[in-house]
Amino acid sequence: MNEKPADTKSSILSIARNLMRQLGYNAFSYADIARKLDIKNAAIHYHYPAKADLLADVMETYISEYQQLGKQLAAANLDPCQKLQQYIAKYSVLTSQDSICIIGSVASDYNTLPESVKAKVAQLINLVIGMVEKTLQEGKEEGVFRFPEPPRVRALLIMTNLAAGVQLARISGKADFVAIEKAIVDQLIK
Amino acid sequence: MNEKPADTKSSILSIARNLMRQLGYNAFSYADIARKLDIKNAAIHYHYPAKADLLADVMETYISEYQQLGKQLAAANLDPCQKLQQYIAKYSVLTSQDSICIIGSVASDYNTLPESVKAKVAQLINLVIGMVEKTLQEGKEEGVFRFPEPPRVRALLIMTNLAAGVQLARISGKADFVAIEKAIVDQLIK
DNA sequence: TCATATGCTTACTTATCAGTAAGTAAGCAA
DNA sequence: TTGCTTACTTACTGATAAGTAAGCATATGA
Repeated sequence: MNEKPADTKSSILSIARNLMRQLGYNAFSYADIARKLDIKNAAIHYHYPAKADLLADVMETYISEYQQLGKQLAAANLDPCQKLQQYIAKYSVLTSQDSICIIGSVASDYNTLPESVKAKVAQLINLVIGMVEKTLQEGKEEGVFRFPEPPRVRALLIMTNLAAGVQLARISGKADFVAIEKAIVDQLIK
Repeated sequence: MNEKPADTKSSILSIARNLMRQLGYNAFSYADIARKLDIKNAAIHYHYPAKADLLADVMETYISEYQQLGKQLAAANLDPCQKLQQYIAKYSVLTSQDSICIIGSVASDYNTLPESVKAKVAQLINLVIGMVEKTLQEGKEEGVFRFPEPPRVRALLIMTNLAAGVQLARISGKADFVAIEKAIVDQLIK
């Protein structure tokens, strides 16, 4: 049991997610995916007629993933600090995978993305900003967090630290990311 | 007077700089540059045989630009706050140019860069980290800045705020960047 | 004035890209 | 068993990528 169904379409999607974060939108091709799955290029076009369709689906998986994380965090009654740690943890794993976060990936390729995808990018970003903002707000009200800016601005500060932090970590090493990670929390609870 | 020499090689370099920040390494081609200068593709290969050579030269212009900024800031006896503002200003202009910073551009494309260029990327990043760190250190010693982390870590926090801030600004608008910019300074001098 | 170097253009190659058209094997549904 | 669908493969297309080789005009300098 626990066998991977190895459904082709979801395998394509999963590989595309990884390639997006490792190489970026303009640096991976259908051939890369086909090679890994040992299928033909055209098989991918069967599931995703255009590359824009594939990217749109990738974005949608991230949107629902973050929506799920939101509900999950709301259900489990974690304190705001633990919630933030869960969010930070998602970035921490990236540094071990030679990857950057999806938001950073699409943001730096933004001018080259198909128009149909740009809206989904904005949707994902607003979703994540909202989540972080809400957690910060909660923490402030409970007296766990202390910060002078509006929660949204502090959310932007933290998100930019993490997004560019993983980009930096690929070059200068994981230690820099760990230091950033620690400083984010220390700033909030001091 | 003040006529642009319109030297082809430096025009190529200048256009490549802009395309790198607007589109990224994998999304611009020699054809894009040739079109803008109304010359042929092969003319660019005459000056830069391989795309890696062009990118290497782009990186070197940024390295010497930041070295010059460093000397300039050291010569003019500005206070640390003004020095930091000058650095931040370099990012602020990017938001009006549909561009991200060169460091963010090469960082997110890092896995796809030619090996010969990766070293120069690291060199540029270390140079900028060092500059910001030094300014923060000065400010702390003079009592202008107040922050608990080691100066290098605070430099990383500020740089990541700015690098990802301009990436974000392309999507969610300049206002978010302005808020980040303000928060960076407020955090330091409060 | 002849030779050589510079800065291109013309004309190409090879490789890869996204995408398509046609065909097929296997399965399911009536 | 017939007809239709799913999930592909084979075999392309046209466009574009980086890169090259050879030629040619202009300027420079001996």
